[in-house]
Order: sequence, then C-alpha cells, then structure tokens
Amino acid sequence: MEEEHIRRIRKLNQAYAYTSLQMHESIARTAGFSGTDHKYLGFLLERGQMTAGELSNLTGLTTGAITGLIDRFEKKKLVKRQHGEDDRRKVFIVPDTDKIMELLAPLYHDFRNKSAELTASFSNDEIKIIESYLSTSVEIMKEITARLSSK
Amino acid sequence: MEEEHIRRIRKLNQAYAYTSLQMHESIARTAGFSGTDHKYLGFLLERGQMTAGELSNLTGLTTGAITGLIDRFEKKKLVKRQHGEDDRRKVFIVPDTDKIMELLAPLYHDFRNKSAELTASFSNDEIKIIESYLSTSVEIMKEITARLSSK
DNA sequence: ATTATTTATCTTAGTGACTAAGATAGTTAT
DNA sequence: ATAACTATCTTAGTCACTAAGATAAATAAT
Repeated sequence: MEEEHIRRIRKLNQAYAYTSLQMHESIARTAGFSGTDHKYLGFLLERGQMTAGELSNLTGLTTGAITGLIDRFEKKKLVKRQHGEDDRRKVFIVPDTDKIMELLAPLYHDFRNKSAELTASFSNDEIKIIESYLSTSVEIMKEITARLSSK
Repeated sequence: MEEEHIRRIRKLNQAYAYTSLQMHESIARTAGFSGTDHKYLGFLLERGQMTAGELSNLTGLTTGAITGLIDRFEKKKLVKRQHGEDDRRKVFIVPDTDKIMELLAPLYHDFRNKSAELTASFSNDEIKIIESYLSTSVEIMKEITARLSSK
C-alpha cells in the first residue's frame, strides 16, 4: 500500500521537524540565548567571519537588528568587531570559534554521540539510501522556500 | 570509511533541520503569521480543541501570552472561544479546521506532492530503512530535549 | 581638488509578543 | 457562608525587531 507509506513518512517528517526545532530551542535556552541568536551564531560558526551587511542579507534581518545581534554576542565575548583595512566602513564579525565551541559542544555532545551510533548501526548501502532521502528532501525544501520568498 | 559516513550524515542533518526551519518560516510569513503563531496553530489543528491552560502547558508560554495568541487567531476568525459548560472559567479554543486548512493547504501543496513523489521513488525495503532512521532520530531528539528541560 | 553620490553600519522611535505579578470570576471544600 | 483554589485576563515592563534617518567612509563626476 503505497499511500500508507507516503502518509507514514509524512507524519514522521512532521515529527522530525517539530522535535528538531524543540531540541534546538532547548539547547539555545540552556546556553543562555534568547530567541533566534543561537541560529545565527551557528551561521557565523559555519561560514566564518563576515561583514554585518553579509549577515543581514543571509538572515533577512535589517542592518539595525544585526547591530543589536552583534552587540549581544560581543557582550558575551563570543565575537569581535574588526574594521576592514581596505574599506574602513565595513565591520567584520569575527567569531571566537574556540569560545563558542566551548559553550555549545557540551550541549551537543550526547546528541552527536547517539546520532553517530545510530548512523553506525546501518550498512553502507543503507546509509546511501538515507543520504539520498535526506539530500533530496533538503533540495525540495530549498526550492519551496525560494519560490515563496520570491512572491 | 565509517567516520566519513557519520560526518556526512551529520552535515545532512544540520542542513535538513535548518532548511526545514527556513521553509516553515517562509510558509508562516506567506500566510500572514508573525513569529511562532504558525507553529501553535499547527498544534491546535493536530490536537483539536483544548483549553487555554492546556495550550499554555503544551507550549510553555505563560497564560498571558496565550491570551494574546488566541486574540490574534480569533481576530482572523481561525478559532473561536467557547466557555466550558460544566466549568465556566475554562475557555476552549475551538479551531475552525476548514478555514485553517483553506489558508494553509495551498502553501503546503507543492511540498506535499514533491515529498510524496520522493517517497514513492523508494522500494518498500528502502522505505523501512528511512522510517527506521527517522523514527529513531526523533526518539533521540526527544530524549535530549527532555534531559535539557529538566535541568 | 571639491562636491555629489553611493555604500556600510549605527542610532532612534515605535511596534509587537513575551514574562511576571496581580485582578477577576467561577469552583470546590470546610 | 467563607476560605482556598483554579482558569483566564489585565497591566506594566522588557526585549528584539522594523523603518527611517544619521554618520562616516569610499567612489564618481565635474
């Protein structure tokens, strides 16, 4: 019964998305972040230093909101402001990777371990299937988001 | 190379969680919802009518915040307040399922179709593997969340 | 060179959703 | 009846956000 499979996977996906959101919110709260800061800190961590304007574009926040975001991070000494040498208007936000990792790593520790264990419990062929499913899903969601944002 | 698999799946998971969040935020904005309202409306839709207090417990919001949430939904005629017959202090939030679906269904239409297509592209055995991966992941994340919330 | 335009970030004023604490109204227990 | 409790609402204050404009630096135009 194919319809049944589709329904079950859809339900699982909803649960997955919701639970993931909950977990990340919990982790953020535990780390002492309010609201969406955790998400944007992850951004900085992954992409490395960038200017305030770039972060504004990437996040969709106004430059004013970015100023506040950097202020909060800077107060916690998780990032530093560094004026551009060639263009002194630019403000590079330089994440203190070690400090951020020190703060977040313990909170992700268990999740990482258990997830790794789960992955290791599958064979190579099985992992290919899971990877294929996940990556195509990501593509689908990106496409939907792009379409909605352009409206 | 098992380590490599684990790393790749972890990266895919991060991308999945992030993209999913982005998509749901886009859908919310398109539907005219600010912030987290969309999430809680989904809650009401899935669980059906409940009292303000129950929603407060489930969401973790204070009762004051729930009052505002219901006000906003009520103004858009997506839910109705209904005083309990046995206990007149209680306020049941009754979602207008048809109206909510009418608002949200078109926005999820493409996503649902493409996801169904993706699911249908796998064999029965492959789907079992994906289901197993997703459901165990959900369990892991629930456990982590519960542990953090109790601290 | 001086001036105008553009660019990058910051500042200010106002908004909206949130919390904490207390008010209101209805219920249960003594 | 009165007290204690419960469910929701109200109020005051906070915080992150937007929109619009200020500041400062870079680039272009005359």
